[in-house]
Amino acid sequence: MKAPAELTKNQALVLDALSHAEGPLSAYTILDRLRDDGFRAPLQVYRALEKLQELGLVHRLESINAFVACAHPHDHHQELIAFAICENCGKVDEFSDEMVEERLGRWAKAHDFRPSKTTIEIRGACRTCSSA
Amino acid sequence: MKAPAELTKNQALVLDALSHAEGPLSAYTILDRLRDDGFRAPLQVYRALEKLQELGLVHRLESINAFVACAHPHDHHQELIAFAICENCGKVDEFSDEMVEERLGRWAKAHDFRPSKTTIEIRGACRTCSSA
DNA sequence: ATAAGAATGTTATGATATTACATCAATTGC
DNA sequence: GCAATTGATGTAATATCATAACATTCTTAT
Repeated sequence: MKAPAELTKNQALVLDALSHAEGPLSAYTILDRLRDDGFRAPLQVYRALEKLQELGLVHRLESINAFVACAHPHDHHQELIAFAICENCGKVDEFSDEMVEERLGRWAKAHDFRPSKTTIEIRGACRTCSSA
Repeated sequence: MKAPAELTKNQALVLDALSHAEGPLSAYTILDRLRDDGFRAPLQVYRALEKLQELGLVHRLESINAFVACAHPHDHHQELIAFAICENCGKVDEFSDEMVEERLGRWAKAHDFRPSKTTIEIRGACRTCSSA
C-alpha cells in the first residue's frame, strides 16, 4: 500500500464529496453528487470508500448506513473512535475516550476475544437541536 | 403497552426462532425459517421484531444487520449493552460496563448531547475461534 | 354491540451492497 | 522489449435489507 499522498481520481472525488458535505452521506447520495464527474454505478463509490476507510480518511457509520470524512485524519493509529450522531440535523461528532477503550480492551482480554473492529455510536439530539 | 406475558403469535414465533438459533439471524433468514408457520412477507418479521425490541427481548446488531434474542431479558432498565460478535462462528456475547456507560454519559453531558440510543459492537474472533 | 386500537396479510417498492466479468494502466521481472 | 502481475476502472446484473400503502381481522374497553 502506497502512502495516501496519491489518491486515485475516484477516491479523491469521493473524499472531496464527503469533506464538503454538511453531514454523513449514503453511498447512493455520493453517487448522485458525482454523476457529473462521470460516476455511473454504485461500485465506483463503494470501491473508493473501501480504500479511503483503509487509509483512515473515511469512517462508516454502521447505525445509519452512511459515511463521513474523518475529522482527525492526522493520527489514525488504531485508536478507538466514538461517534455522536444527531438524528435531527445529521451532525456528527467524533471523539475518543481512553477509559472506554481500556475497559473494552479489558473485557476482551478477560474473555480471550480478539477484536478487529469496534463500533461506538451514540444517536440522539445535539446541543443545537435539543435546545431548540 | 401490556406486559410481555402475552406475545402475539407472530411475535412468539420470531422470538422462538431467535432463541433457538445458533447465532444472530437476519430478518430474511427468520422469514425463511417461519415459512412453514405461515410467514409470507418480510413485514411480518419486521413488525414482530419491532415489538420485541421495544419489550427488550430482542436486540438488533447494527453492524451486521441481524437480530439476537436478549441474553438477559430480566432487567431491561435502559442500561447500556455492548456486544462482542465473533466474525467467524457468529457467536454473540452481551455485556455491560458501568464505567463505559459513565464515560459516554459524561461526554454527552459535557457536550449537551441528548442520547436516545447507543450502540457498542466489537467484532472479532471469540476464544474458541482465535485459539483454533 | 360497537368503537378504538393493535396486529395481520399482501403487494409493491425503495434503499443498501455485492458478484461477475471485461478492460485499462502502471509496475515488475526476465 | 515484453510478458506477467497487480491494481484501478467500467458496466450490468443481482443480492440483501427495509418500508410504504392499503385492506382486513382480532382484542379489548365501554
